Amino acid sequence: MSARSKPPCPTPRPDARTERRRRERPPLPSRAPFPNCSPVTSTLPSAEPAYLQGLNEPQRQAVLTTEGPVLVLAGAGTGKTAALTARLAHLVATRRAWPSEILAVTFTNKAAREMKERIGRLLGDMVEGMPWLGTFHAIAAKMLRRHAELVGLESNFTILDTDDQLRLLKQLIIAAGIDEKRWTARQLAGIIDRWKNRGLPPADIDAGESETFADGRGQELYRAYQDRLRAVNACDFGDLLLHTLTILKTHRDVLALYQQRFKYVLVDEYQDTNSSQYLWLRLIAQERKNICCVGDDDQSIYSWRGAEVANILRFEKDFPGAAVIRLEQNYRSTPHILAAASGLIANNGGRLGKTLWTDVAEGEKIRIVGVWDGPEEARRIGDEIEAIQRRGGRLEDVAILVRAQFQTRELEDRFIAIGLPYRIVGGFRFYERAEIRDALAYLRVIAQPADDLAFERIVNVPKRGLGDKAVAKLHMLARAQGIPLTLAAARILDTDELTGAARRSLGNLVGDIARWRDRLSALPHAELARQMLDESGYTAMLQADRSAESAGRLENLAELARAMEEYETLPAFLEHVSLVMDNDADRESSKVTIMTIHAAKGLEFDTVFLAGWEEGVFPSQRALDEGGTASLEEERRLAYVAITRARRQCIIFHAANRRIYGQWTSSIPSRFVGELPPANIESETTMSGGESLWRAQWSEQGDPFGDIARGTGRGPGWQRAAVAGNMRSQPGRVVESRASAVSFAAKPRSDVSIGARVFHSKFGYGAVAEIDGNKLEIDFEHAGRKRVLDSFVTPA
DNA sequence: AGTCAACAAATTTTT
DNA sequence: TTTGTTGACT
Repeated sequence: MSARSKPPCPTPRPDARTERRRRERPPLPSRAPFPNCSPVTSTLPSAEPAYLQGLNEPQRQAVLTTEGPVLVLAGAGTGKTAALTARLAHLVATRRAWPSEILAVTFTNKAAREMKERIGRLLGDMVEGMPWLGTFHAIAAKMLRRHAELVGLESNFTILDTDDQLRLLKQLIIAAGIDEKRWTARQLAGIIDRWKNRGLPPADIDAGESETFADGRGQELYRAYQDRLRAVNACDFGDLLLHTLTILKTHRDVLALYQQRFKYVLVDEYQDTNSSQYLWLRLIAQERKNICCVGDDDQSIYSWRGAEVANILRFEKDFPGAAVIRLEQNYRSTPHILAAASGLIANNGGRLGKTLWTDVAEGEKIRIVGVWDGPEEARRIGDEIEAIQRRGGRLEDVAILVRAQFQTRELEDRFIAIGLPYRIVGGFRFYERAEIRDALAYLRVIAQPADDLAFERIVNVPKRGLGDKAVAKLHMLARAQGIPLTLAAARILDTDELTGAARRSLGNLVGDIARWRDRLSALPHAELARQMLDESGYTAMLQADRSAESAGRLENLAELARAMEEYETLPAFLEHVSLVMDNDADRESSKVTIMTIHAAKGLEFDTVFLAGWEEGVFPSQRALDEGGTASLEEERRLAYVAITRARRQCIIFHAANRRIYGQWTSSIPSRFVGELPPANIESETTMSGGESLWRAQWSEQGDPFGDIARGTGRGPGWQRAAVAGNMRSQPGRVVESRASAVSFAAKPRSDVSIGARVFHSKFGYGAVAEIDGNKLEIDFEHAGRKRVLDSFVTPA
């Protein structure tokens, strides 16, 4: 618990948690009696149950208002999770429901895990008996496995990820004779996903909707896709919800079953629910109406993923008589930070409205720093962080938040150069890496005979000389006989379709698969996985690969096998992988965190740097060009989320020039900067000459880069933004910068050349692969290829 | 069948 | 700028 916050700090410090995530354990056959906390209405009336201690009044209401619909509007940092957990504990402790009679849904595994941990602390081992606490998808999958046959699936269906999904869609597009460059699989995936988010099965797609893809063939392809999924006994993420919804709608008995079972329903992050989740919840809750939704309309940042803010806005209409409880006391940030965030978000319309307050001491104003260009921004942030370190601050309490991933590169370059430990959150997850997905495909092939997609993935990995031609033949046979590819592979060997090398290696593969399937029952599956990787030649393939990454890949595979050991069965492991994929990023060592604002939701840091607050970057160009007010407001909510991550200090940067996709572009400060209340901010600029000159940079005449930026293929949006730029305020006080900031190109040094062996204090020894001015590309013996500044290496 | 060069595209991404 | 994908070539 943070020592800084006022007494009851209900929000944990996620970044401080270093304990390793608990793996799932086999459920305890615990017939343990009731928890070790006393019910509210106990024989000792004065003894307040532990779970209520330290909660403020509205939080208590959120816990104690158990009957009927409840909407809890929980602003950023107001102790939402504490209240939610206490509510669960209360329901159980007062015997209103058994743990198994409560449905509690979250969006992320992280949230689910956190809730499990916290409730475990309150209730002891009873959590093992909370089978229905989980993400929407995990719970839907669980229900679906019980009733799979009602939608034409078997209960051991595979859950496809985006990769498989795209490959399948691409096949279908080509099969339909559609130009797959004009109409890409990615687009179609997006459209289908949106339909599924809205709860629409193929039959419900009307002509207008269908029009969105390939001149009206959207519906046809959607249907073909669903048929194909069913044929390979698979689901995508959207299906988990959509199928469950279909079952609940068409089978009254099943619906009644769940309506009976779930005496209480609890929903976290309600502002992020999409229509199909909403319909699903409404069906289940409509009988007893004991539904409690917790959310914050100001933190709705996933509408592009189908989330409907409208769901939270109309809660009171859907559930008449709903109690609305506002959590407004903030335990996280200083008044300046809160006021700035509130002032900003006030520019949005259609809000439910909240007034966050805090009783912590004043603190510092938000600083707005204007710099010349991206590299200078990175340099300044690096300097500031080093200053924090010198003051005794800890790196894990610092985060740099960006709008988009591409902004991380400059920061990374700089941090490497000055040797500042950092960690980038997001990007590739463990289970999305190619080698892991390959290994999983091998496992799927043996565990799920109908999984054609897995077979296709591994049939020629490692290279076996089984190319498109051979696979096409397999497909033909499989389609003709209506059998899975693995079976078709076995049968085709009885024919003369394949000859020579192809025939031989397919024969080997078929033999291997049969052998592996046999061993499945005899061997621990982790051991089997290791054998498969060896015998298939996959390990050998990586060993032969001398690129910088291959060693890491082999390690990843070893880690995968190790992870498997923690699961009872192979299917259990595969389920975990598809639904609970998360990366155990190393939180151990002290590092600053670089991540997108989206990824930062729900986290908090002492000091937060917000980089790239420029029109076109944040708000993003896309949001400006399309989507109108709605998407601009979403960007603003994003800005709100960003600011409210900060506990003590928030520093916002904007640069006058930035290189985007290799093009230098001049930019003006984000409109969001101008929307911050002047009283809560302090502006400074590193441009010599002060604000007037700074402002001159925004106009085309004064912009030395103007001619470069002009007509370089940036969309009209850039010019529009430049004209419409409404830096409407004279922000607070202007502090002249002491250091001149304009960057001059450093002279490249002459004592290193390509091929030279050099030493870097962080990455060790390596060979220079490329020289770009004063930047070097170096193949390090252990760290792989990195870009570093030449001044940080010494000839070895 | 596999490799290399030319070419386009390029937010955010809880599951 | 980088990344991934495609199409021609060996």
